[in-house]
Amino acid sequence: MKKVSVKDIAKLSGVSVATVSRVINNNGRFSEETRKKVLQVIEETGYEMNYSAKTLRTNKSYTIGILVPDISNYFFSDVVQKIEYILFERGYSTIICNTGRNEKKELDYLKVLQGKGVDGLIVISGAEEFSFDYTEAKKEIPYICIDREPKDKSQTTFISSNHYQGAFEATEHLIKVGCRHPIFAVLNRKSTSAKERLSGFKEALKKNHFTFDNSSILYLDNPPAEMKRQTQAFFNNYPTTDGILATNDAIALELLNILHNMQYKIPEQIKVIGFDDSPITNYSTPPLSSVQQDTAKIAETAANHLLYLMKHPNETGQTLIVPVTLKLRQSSAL
Amino acid sequence: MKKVSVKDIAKLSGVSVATVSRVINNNGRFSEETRKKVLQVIEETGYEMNYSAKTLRTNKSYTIGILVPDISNYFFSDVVQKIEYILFERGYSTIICNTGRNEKKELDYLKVLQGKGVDGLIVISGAEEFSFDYTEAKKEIPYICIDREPKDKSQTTFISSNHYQGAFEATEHLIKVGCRHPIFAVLNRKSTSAKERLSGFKEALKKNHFTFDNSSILYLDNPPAEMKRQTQAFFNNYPTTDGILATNDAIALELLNILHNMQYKIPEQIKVIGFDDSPITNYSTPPLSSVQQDTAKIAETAANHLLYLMKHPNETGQTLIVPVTLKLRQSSAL
DNA sequence: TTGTAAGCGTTATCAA
DNA sequence: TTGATAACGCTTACAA
Repeated sequence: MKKVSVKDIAKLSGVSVATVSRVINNNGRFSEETRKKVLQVIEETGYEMNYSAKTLRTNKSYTIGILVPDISNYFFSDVVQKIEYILFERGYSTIICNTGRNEKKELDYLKVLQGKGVDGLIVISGAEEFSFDYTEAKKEIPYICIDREPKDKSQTTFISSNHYQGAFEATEHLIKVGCRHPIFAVLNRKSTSAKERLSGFKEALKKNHFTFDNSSILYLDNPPAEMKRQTQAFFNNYPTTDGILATNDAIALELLNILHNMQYKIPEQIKVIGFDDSPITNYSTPPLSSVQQDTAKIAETAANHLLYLMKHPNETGQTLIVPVTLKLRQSSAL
Repeated sequence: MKKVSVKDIAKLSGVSVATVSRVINNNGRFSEETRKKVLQVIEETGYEMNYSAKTLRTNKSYTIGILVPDISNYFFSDVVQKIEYILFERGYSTIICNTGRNEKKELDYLKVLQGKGVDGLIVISGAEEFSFDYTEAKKEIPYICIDREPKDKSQTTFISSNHYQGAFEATEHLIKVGCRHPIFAVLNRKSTSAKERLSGFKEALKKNHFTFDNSSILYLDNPPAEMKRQTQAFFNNYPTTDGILATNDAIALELLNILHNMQYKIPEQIKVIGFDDSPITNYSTPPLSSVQQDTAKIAETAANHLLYLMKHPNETGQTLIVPVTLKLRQSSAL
């Protein structure tokens, strides 16, 4: 089955290719009659636009690239899915690139995306070690960063949840329900957002006249067995620990399991709060309190702002902070 | 910053565009000397291939489309991620399309992907109501189906977990650990795979001389509140139910919660097994037994087979079944 | 209101 | 071993 092109449409409807193009793009002027005729032929033949040709000619691909560390992570997949949805409604397709937190792969993707002529880029998170420096990769594709502080903020728009606020509120909550030695549990591989969360935690401690020192932060590493070892060692050293703010739900759940095995009662002896409010929080025992990020708002902001940036390339440099909500469940109850 | 093209490379290295193209694609013949020179210039200028032009010319896009119902579902995201990884290694980028189980959106995506000239298509699952009939959408893009039985198997390759085997084994396990009235819990919106699972369940019942009737199957609907109502009604009617095979982990977990609220003890009074073996199974109380699908194998098979199909368009019609593994945890313990 | 034709960056054919 | 050039399907001045 041969592909049908504008040329065929032109021939079949007895007009020129230029007219066909105008009709398709609702450009220039043409009579109602020809419009009808052309559209009818298009319908009949099942014509499909060849986007490569269009892109080549117009330098617009109607394609957006998304760089994301790990799509099986709930927060990421949720945001990506929502962005994709919005962009599709606006006529853009999305190439989702799973970088697996691998810098080389990220750079490779960047090259490909560039070659495909993406109109814009959304970069989500990533480890702090290689903060995104897209300018080095030259070419001027507008891009926005979610949750990853770019090296040069002036070249982009930075969108982030208010991690600071979330951690601050969560910590104050722990204190309010009676924790005397709340700690912050975080992966050694720290992201921009984890740093913000840590500083919210610290600030809440300070405001409530608690001291922050080695006994206030538990560093963890994957795999779970290693986490277990680290957690046990920590509780050996600091047995008065009675509250944990974890840097994400996955860690919080792992800790729930570990602590349960160590015979601690949650929330009676130790209260736990996670981050992200993933669906699993409802199914753990006890159900996990968590700081909910407003993924819908983040996605919407990101998509709209990128589209805007594509029209106004110079209006970069903004930072947009999206509020979070503390979802209380049993794991931090009195 | 102007984009550099083959023409520029040609000029700078003192050869023709044809030669540059040959070097880039390692095509035709050229002297070692020119090769070096050209590659050097490419390196220096940071030249990036314009894929739109290449695609337009060659009719190959090095892009694969993936149609997936819901990327925030663990099984789907896991498979997609793995496919994407393999394809990228082979030089293909992937456009992931979230259809949200919406037929119209799926058709729209199909059009766009066609327009972008994707070289192949991977279609994952979907509700049974609109079994994929890509042939109707004409054009002959090779495609393979995962977990979704296509209308016309002869046009594609069908890859699926052995849902039948998984359900069969899980059911036999329930019986072995003492269940006298095991049931199958399933969403009303049934997929191809759910049907297979149901038939494995039935067969295991039969083999063990249990009868299958209305009391053997619990139909559920979202949202959770509705599920709760349905479950309570079911247990009212059939109070001797003592084992559940759920059609996926999400439902199993919801049931765990509902049954817990109804004061049932799991696994003492009722044993539960899920499907997919998502990470959450470790964090529920009790930890959830589940049938694990071999996502790595599925992804690998799908990617390799699609690439193969792209070279040998006529060798369709195969069905590839991937074995599953029953992961036992406490929710179905004696 | 419509048509002609140039040109986007590649690859491929043919000739040199 | 190389170079000139047509062609891929589309948009867009410019002409008519």
